[in-house]
Amino acid sequence: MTDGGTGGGAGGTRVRAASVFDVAKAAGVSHQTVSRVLNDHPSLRPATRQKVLDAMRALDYRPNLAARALVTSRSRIIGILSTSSGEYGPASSIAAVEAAARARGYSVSIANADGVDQRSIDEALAHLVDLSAEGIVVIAPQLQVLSALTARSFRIPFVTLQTLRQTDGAELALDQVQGARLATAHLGELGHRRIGHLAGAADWIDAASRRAGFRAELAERGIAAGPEADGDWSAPSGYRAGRELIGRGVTAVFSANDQMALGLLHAAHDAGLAVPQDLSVVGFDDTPEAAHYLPPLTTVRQDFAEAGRRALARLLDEDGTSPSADPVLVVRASTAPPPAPAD
Amino acid sequence: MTDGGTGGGAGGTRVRAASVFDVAKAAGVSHQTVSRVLNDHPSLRPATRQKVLDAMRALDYRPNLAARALVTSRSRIIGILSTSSGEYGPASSIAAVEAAARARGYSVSIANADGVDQRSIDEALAHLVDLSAEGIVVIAPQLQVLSALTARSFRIPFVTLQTLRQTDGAELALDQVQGARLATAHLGELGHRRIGHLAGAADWIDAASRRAGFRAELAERGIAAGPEADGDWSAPSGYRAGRELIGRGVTAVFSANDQMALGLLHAAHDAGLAVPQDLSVVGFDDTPEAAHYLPPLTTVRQDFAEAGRRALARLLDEDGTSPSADPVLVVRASTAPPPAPAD
DNA sequence: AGCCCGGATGTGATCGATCACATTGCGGGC
DNA sequence: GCCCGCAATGTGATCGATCACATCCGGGCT
Repeated sequence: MTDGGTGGGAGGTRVRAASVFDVAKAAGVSHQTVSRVLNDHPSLRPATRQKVLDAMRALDYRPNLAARALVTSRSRIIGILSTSSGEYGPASSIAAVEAAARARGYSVSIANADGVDQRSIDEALAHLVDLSAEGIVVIAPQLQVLSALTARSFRIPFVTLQTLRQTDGAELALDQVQGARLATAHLGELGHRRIGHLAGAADWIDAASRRAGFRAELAERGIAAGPEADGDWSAPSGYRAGRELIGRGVTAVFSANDQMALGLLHAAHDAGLAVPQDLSVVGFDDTPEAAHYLPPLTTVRQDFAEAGRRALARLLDEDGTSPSADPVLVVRASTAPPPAPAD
Repeated sequence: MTDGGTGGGAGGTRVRAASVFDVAKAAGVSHQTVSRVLNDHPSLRPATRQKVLDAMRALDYRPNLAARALVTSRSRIIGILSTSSGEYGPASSIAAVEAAARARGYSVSIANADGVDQRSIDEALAHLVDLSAEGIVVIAPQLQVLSALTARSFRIPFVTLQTLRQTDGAELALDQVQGARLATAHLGELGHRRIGHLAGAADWIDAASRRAGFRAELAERGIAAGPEADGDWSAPSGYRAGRELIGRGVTAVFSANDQMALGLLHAAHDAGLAVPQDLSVVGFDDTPEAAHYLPPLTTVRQDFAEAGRRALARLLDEDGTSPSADPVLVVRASTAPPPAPAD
């Protein structure tokens, strides 16, 4: 086993780590004064504070967070509830939340619900509750997660990622809708009239938002509703659903994420269609790989890290900053006017 | 702000959650008996245990982990030290570690070192120490991380992912080397004699292992050492370094991961080279997308989730199981014999 | 019958921090 | 010269669990 040092019997008999009392004794003050130093109490003579700080350093003192949590009943733990976090988006959001949390003195504990079933979601949630997490960031939210959060007597404040505001049960993910409209509008403006949609996993809020944006934009432009096929965010599902859409004779497809768009590119290639000459493709997310697909993918950029940061800020009531960054369309080489003049 | 319920004044005056004492009173036993139920003490009359369990249910009792950690001085927290965890591999390993840890009653706290610099690594590590994590899983290990772990009087046991055994400072990542050899051997057997290597980020252990495997296999086959170019694991870096390798006239490239291989495919395309006719490419990892690259990528499969599980098992001293799964080469469409007969 | 043993349960101390409240000392206003 | 008030510090209680040890009780052995 890989192990870091034994720390055997070097030195005296001390095994336990130093406590406030040890520091107090070393500094010649009371434990309470040590506590005051820890908590930046205003009325402390600078000389006293310094003595205590020196003693802390000498003893290599580290406050025991469990003891602190016990008496303050504040765990300083932020929970992250996530599903299938192998994906690029969720993973980078998690990292951003962690960084932001740590900067504010919080720890981050994760709980992955391995399945979409209510049981595993409840278990993950229960785990965070047991930790007495002070807040929960829900990454990659599915509808079931939301119902679990709102149902039961659930006391812990939470935020869901990429979601602006909760209006009594109705989650509005405005920027997702906007992004989808942007992508669809781009295809419309290129002259496409038969535009398909490759949707994300059925019960995901983001999938619903992007689909809604797609439909709304088509409707506003007076373009007939296009065929839709359901994927599960993965490239293989994009390949499968992409074949279906291609079979239905679309000239362009808006894919709900980049991975599925990749599968779609593959399917198009296998079907003998050239992208973008025969088929235009727009993705969503702008993963780091999207610029290197063949052809490089036109997609909607989404800043997952920023979303994570904003989510945490909102959770900790540091609201009031910029409402949300507008999504941006990144035009690359996977989109072009349709092959035949639009009918 | 998205918020889950206020929990205002519904019911009595109770605000604090139920403790062992509350449960004890409700069940008509002592707090110690409640504690015994919690800890599965053998000498407990079934009837008594049941009474206590009923009381727990009635009061919706949840043990306070901070209190428990305080007295037992066991935090039941596993720390994860990671860098740039937006990548597919690290992210899926984290998820696997979390699942395995939770199944054993542990929580998982993450700490991302945002940079490669020693400071940010130390900070992340210090954070896990403050949490009094009982063990640390190092994901995506860089050399600096290892030195930080072995240096200082570091008492917390740790394991590094995809690393089999630590023999006094020398980390051996056998399966990584094996995988790289596998990939290189495949190219050699196809008849390639000018094989390049697209290496991962310089200070990563995995990058070193794969490079070592590449060189070792070439040497064993009596093939001249091929050109090597350094990337940073990302697709853009693969594009850049790939151009360089192409310029140096290789007929095949072994890329240290799939994302860089994608960049390489892109570079080859831009250079007018057909893959695999003019250039063969082998990746590493077998990300879910690799099967849908154009052409589908030949790569070395690596089970990140299994690696995460094994790492945790090792950390918790459940050693002795299967030493490690051998890496598997997945042959797809990005490799073929070299264009001209090998000289 | 008396004794001892161990199963079943209770009592008080403890972990390491903060909180609530008490105490000291010094300076200024009247 | 006295007293008030506030800055600076100390004392004891507390959070909610486990640990160490004490107690009670019934049954088998001699």
